[in-house]
Amino acid sequence: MLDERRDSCECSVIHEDIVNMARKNMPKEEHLYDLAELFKVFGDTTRIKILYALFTSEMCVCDIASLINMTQSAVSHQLRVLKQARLVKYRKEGKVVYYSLDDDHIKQIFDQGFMHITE
Amino acid sequence: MLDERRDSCECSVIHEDIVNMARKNMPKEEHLYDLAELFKVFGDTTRIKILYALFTSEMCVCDIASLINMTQSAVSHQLRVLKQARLVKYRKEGKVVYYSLDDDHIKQIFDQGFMHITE
DNA sequence: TGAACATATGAATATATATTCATATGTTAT
DNA sequence: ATAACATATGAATATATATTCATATGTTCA
Repeated sequence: MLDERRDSCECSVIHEDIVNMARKNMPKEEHLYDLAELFKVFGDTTRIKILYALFTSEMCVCDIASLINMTQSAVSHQLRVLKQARLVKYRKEGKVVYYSLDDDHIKQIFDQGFMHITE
Repeated sequence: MLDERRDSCECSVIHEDIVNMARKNMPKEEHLYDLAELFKVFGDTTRIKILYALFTSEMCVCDIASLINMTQSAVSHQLRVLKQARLVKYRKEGKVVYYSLDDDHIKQIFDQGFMHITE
């Protein structure tokens, strides 16, 4: 009997045809990584709250901080993460910085997520 | 001039009307927490790969481990996380355990995520 | 010019979690 | 009964990251 053991898997392939098909359907490693990074950004209550706030309207850092009851610093740090993920954009008006959503898919992703947790 | 400073926010509310409106639209704390927990589960490459594998077909632990080139133990640990999040279910057939998807929204969430990262 | 203010940011700390390793559990076949 | 095997799991380690604290940057207004 063939020994299909691999380096990092101490058990053998049982259904080779299915594994091969799944391998074909698997997106590129790079895309999978980017997708995980995106969801990682959504995987934090503070950032979720910030994004929900921005569903209502563009908002400055102070207002967001007051709304979700977090320090200005914590909010600013998280806005940076959201900015890097291209989920929010900003505009400056004097010393006030207004943040707003930079993606149309967020709401739909959240809605789908809600369908899972409330079903 | 009013001092609107709060415990955990060292700056004042600038646009009270918008903050109030955003507060009304904000989902329950509990839901926001659950939503973040759900996305946290998606925020890991190994789990993303497992879920993509299961888009093709139900699959046993060994096959998944071989496919994504991870140890049986690591896969089993992550399957537990996915199970706890009610994203996968399983059936036993002798000593082999077959895992499959337990949610219809996952694919749509992933597709929306792809639209963000590839746009 | 300088005080007040909105925001950003680096460093440190605390906490969560992914993987590994060793081993346990439970099933099949001889 | 026992060997072989598929899977599960507890503990330990390593790593990522959220928040805090102190402070820097840049703007407005008196």
